[in-house]
Amino acid sequence: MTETVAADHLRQLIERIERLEEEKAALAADIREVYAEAKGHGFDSKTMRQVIKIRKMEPSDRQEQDAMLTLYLEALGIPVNDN
Amino acid sequence: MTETVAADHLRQLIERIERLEEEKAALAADIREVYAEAKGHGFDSKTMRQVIKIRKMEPSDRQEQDAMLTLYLEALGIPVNDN
Amino acid sequence: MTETVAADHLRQLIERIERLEEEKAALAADIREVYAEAKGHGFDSKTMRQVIKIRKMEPSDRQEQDAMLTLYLEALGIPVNDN
Amino acid sequence: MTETVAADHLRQLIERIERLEEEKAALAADIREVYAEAKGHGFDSKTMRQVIKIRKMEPSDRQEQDAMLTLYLEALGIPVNDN
DNA sequence: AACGCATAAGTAAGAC
DNA sequence: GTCTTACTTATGCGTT
Repeated sequence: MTETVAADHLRQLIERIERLEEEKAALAADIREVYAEAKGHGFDSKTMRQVIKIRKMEPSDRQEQDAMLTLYLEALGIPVNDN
Repeated sequence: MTETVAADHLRQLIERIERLEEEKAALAADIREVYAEAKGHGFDSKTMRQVIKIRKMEPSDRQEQDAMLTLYLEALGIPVNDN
Repeated sequence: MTETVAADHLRQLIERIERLEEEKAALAADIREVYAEAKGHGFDSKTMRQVIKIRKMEPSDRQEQDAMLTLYLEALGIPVNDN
Repeated sequence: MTETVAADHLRQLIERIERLEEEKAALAADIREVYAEAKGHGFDSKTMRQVIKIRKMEPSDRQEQDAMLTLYLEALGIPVNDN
């Protein structure tokens, strides 16, 4: 029947998604583990996350962002760290 | 030097996380694709997500949840669907 | 100077947003408090949130959603609670 | 009856939350508006958000954060902008 | 064990 | 109109 075909298709799609979600959850767990290990060695997770975010950005984009932020901060008289 | 050792360790941790994040992002993309395919066949993504959430729950937990929701809705005079 | 004008404008916009954000944060705190009070009286927060979500929906939309979910669950052979 | 008392109490709590949520949503809309206005005057929303986040932090916390980030970036050989 | 935090999912708005 | 991006909510995790 048509209903059965549709039901079977739905089931297949759902099961594919569930499998992928499981793998994704496993990776998330792995990532948490690495952060835990890093913490155990004295590294700061939050800073590591910032680093990772920065490494993901194109250098030019990052530069632009930084420049505009500096501009805005100076306009407001907020001291900008000369890192 | 100590700094070098720490730096190397940090780099290794960061790179491990980045690899895992990449794989995770790839899976997320795969999942999106399956939903898109499902949509193309006339299935509703939102409902599919609900189904997946329900399948993930323990039946007893789901039952409890449903019962409490019904209780609250009835207390407020909101008609409850007798599905 | 032009820069000053722009800087002043920027400052005004930023400060307006900050004021609004503060009020918003205060309301969020109030909401958390009400949930805490409710919990203290034996009510379940999660269920309350579901109720609030349902009350926000148009009855017809809610009906449709429910109907489609039931359809999908039945297609997969998952028993549907006759609430 | 006890049920009635509980039901009335529940209703009151729910309605209080709904009122607070409404006000919160209104503020969120106001904030969006200010950003839209800012954008209309040539300001960049994303950068403004960063500025607001920085202004919310304690200067000492911000300093610490920046210092640690610089440390990590240098350890990885990533050039740090001398803002 | 509960609390707050932080990530992740879902939703809604805005840009192209 | 789609598509991404940002906000909001929710869940789960680590912490106390």
